[in-house]
Amino acid sequence: MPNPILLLNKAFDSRIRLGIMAILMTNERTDFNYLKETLELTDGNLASHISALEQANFIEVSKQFIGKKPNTTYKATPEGKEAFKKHIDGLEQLIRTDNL
Amino acid sequence: MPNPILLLNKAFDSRIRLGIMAILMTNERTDFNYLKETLELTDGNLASHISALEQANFIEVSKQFIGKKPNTTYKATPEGKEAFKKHIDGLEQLIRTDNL
DNA sequence: TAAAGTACTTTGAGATGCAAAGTTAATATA
DNA sequence: TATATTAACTTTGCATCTCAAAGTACTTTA
Repeated sequence: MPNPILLLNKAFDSRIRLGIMAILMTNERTDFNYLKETLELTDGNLASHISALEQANFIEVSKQFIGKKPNTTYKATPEGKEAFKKHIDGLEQLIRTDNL
Repeated sequence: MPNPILLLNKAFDSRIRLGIMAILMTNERTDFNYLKETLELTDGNLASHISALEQANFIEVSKQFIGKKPNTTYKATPEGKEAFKKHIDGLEQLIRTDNL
């Protein structure tokens, strides 16, 4: 059996980053407050995980105004979607492994 | 949508602990060296993850001698199996969530 | 007697996680 | 005009986690 750990992406070790990506896989575009409320995070904590995903080039950030209020939205990049899918595939292999 | 992060167990944030548990789900009993080689870990690193899972009461340790050599084996406890299954279910929900 | 194997524990450095507080820039309210 | 509020961070500082490498205790093999 090959090392099953290599199938998994270190960037998704965190439950929070996994949650963010899962949301961005099904919701093309999501804003800061939606993530914050859904995942029940403090501003700082969310911002830091977003920044980690951004640096990995897994999500893309857009800033705009809605009416008079600033609004920041996030979107998974093709690279991020690809990486997330691979991670999920890796998990599935890990679980289904009839290893021996 | 409820908070999807709550479906996941913090003890399984680590790829290594996930790998150990996955192996113990399909191999009733496994020893130190098998885990070490399969997961390509140093002794110390493996020992520390094992100890974390043991403290969570997710695995059980048995020490015996095979011939003249010490041999330590590990087994998932019912509690550990349950927790792992829940975690996997949580991941599945996270992924399949048609959230909105 | 020396080297090697088993299964650790310890050490120490670095990375990560987190809440809370501070920040910036804009708007809303008194 | 002064104050408050909102959005989205950034900074701080502490705690925890992760890891490799080295050390340990015991035994076996050369």
